[in-house]
Amino acid sequence: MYLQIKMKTKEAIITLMKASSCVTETLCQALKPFGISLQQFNVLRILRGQKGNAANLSTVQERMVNKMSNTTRLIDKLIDKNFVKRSICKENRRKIELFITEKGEALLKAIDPVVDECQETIIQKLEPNGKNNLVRLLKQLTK
Amino acid sequence: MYLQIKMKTKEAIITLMKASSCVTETLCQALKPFGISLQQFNVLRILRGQKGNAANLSTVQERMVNKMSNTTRLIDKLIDKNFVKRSICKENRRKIELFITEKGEALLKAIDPVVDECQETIIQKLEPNGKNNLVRLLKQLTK
DNA sequence: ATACAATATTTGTTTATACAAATGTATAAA
DNA sequence: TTTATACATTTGTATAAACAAATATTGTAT
Repeated sequence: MYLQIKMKTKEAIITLMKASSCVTETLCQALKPFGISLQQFNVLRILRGQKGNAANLSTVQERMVNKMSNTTRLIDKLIDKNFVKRSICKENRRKIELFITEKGEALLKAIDPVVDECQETIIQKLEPNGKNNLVRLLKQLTK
Repeated sequence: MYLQIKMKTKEAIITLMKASSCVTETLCQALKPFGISLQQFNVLRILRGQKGNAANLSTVQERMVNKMSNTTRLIDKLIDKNFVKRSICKENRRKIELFITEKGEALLKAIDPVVDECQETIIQKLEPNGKNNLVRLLKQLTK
């Protein structure tokens, strides 16, 4: 009785991991031709979301899906490729200001339809109204 | 209209990633005191599931949650710690046979209650019958 | 037998990640 | 004004991952 509840719990956890791993895998493959990692792509999208306003490193970190310990070096790579610009905040010289460049915007514009279609393909597999139910349930897990 | 459908799709994907990342993070923390990674833990559980029978490397790879390119070195680490034994298959010398050791079984016995509780805590946050619905929906994504 | 392809695992190398400690800057207290 | 504390980011280092190429073994066709 208790054992069965436990088993359902295990199944739920493992199914979640597998689904996420499967989606990540698919997205990474889709991004490969663009020479950018999923993490880098997400950071670029965060910067685009700023609509011209600067984002601090700490802000980016907070909004990342996978909080990682070394966002500096991840952004270094985006700067090397000229997708991101970095400058020191004048009001508080401890902070840095991050912007997406035009080249970065152009890259996202090229990637968007590919990723969008990829995501649609994945989510289409859900039963009718599955999307809303899934979102509701998943959100319960993270609070 | 179409835009809204797209947004829901994006939300579903991001929510899935976040939930999974959150669960992984929690599990990794729980495993830390035991000096073993989540991947290593999963491999150990696969080997325990063999109930004395050998598992080949390729079998282990197939069953892993995150298919990774280098299971050899992951298992090397488990062997270094004496949690796993490796030998060459006599029938087919290309294959290797993997077994969990007694020390490995003992480790899992110590870890099990910790991870179980951890998983229960996570899943308890779901609405009534959420567990079954979540599993059903997530499974739709991976096929 | 001999050569060739298929299978199973390992190794080399490059890149990414985690974690702790270090650096530089701002704020507050003595 | 010095000292201490908090904050924001960076760097050092050890470990892990991705990917391709290499090795070893088996099966199969000539």
